Amino acid sequence: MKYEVGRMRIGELSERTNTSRRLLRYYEEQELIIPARCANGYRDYDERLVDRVMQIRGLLDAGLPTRIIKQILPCLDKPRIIHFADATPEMIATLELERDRMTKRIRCLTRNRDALADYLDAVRDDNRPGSATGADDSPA
DNA sequence: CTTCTTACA
DNA sequence: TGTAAGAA
Repeated sequence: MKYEVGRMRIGELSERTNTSRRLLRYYEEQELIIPARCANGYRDYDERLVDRVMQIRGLLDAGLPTRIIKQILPCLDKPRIIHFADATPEMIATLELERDRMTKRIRCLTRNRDALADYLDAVRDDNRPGSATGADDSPA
């Protein structure tokens, strides 16, 4: 069967989003994405899902659970105007919690990054040519 | 060769 | 998340 422009099978979406097919099917199972189906049963993805998947990965990487992402995903593509209308107090509360968790992760990451940076600096000084260790990888 | 589902590590 | 297996 033919594929019209802007539509693709799981293989292409996988390549274009650097996401395994397994994960794409998993996201679907979690209702994060809802691809159409072709007559042969193959998933038929819309071009726009490329960005969608990137968004999902970003949120997931930020530490948000899929269940929360499912709730706020529809807000990501709809016009902002309606956002204030369907913003339930519960959702706002959970999002604030997620925001705080993100802040905490950031602090943690910052610490570890700085620790690595310091270590790297120390290694450079200790491994600098002329330190008579004779263990550098300088090009011959 | 590609995708699909289900199930297990 | 990855991978295996069997069917389409």
